[in-house]
Amino acid sequence: MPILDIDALRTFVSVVDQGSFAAAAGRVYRTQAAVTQRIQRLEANIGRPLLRKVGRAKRLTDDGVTLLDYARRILALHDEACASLVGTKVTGEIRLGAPDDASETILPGMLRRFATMFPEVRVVIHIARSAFLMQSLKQGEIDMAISTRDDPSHPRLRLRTAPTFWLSAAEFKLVRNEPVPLVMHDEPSLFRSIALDALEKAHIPMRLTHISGSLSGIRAAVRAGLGITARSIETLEPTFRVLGTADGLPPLPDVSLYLYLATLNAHPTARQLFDSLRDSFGEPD
DNA sequence: TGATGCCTTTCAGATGATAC
DNA sequence: GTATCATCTGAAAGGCATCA
Repeated sequence: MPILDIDALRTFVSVVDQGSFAAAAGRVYRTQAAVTQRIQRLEANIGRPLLRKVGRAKRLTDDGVTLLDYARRILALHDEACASLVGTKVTGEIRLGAPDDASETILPGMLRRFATMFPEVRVVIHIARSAFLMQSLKQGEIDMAISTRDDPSHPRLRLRTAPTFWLSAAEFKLVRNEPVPLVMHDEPSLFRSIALDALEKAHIPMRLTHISGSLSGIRAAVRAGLGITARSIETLEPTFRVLGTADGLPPLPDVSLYLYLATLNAHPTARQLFDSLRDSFGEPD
């Protein structure tokens, strides 16, 4: 049975997260050649390919997808163990902002991680849209924010990058040659911009049938079969389905989720927490 | 279509850890 | 102290995408 090396797993996860060996090399403080060799050794150790070439890019094989899930959990547990042994005691209260989508997906895992690493820190959670969270962050109203906004002016670390999908109710059918009915957030909204931009570039007519200020409102309208929306895969429900090019819709770009630290009035506890997370996630970008 | 740049892979040599 | 092994770096070569 192969024994998985922590450094090799971290390199593997970095390659997947960064999308290239060169970028991953910077994350793991090794040269590009060393990253190639680590991945090759990992694949040789397991006896199966984890990545396959698609042009210049890399794609995960089925085994790669399986290992990635385990690798993330192994690394998280490893980092928690290290933090616990190092024993840096962090106390206090931090105000953490998160968008609707993240509150149901990435946030629970992050809160669990916070609680394990820093059991004495009290977290006050603010749920709001990414754009509004960034405003609150700028004004020092919250200490940290999970956001899809790309704002390099604040210290940040990338939590993950995920594809964006067209989603509709299972029974919903797009009518060819008629404007695509859209269910979207009101402005400002990254997913709205992405969707409208993609449709415009593809010269596909559309109409905004329902606009909501909340994710639950969008879900309700999509569930009712009133239109389609563009969101990350976490928004997918059992009663939804994913639409794509076969339905005449253009592909959508990936969206990154960042954790930001306020530059104004950030509580020292938040800074400690952010630094600890940065150490376990890698350098901010 | 060729030039260019970026990225990955391969190779040779260096270095450090371990076993004897 | 020496041999062996694992892993690293840096250089070179080749593949692929982009652009004029």
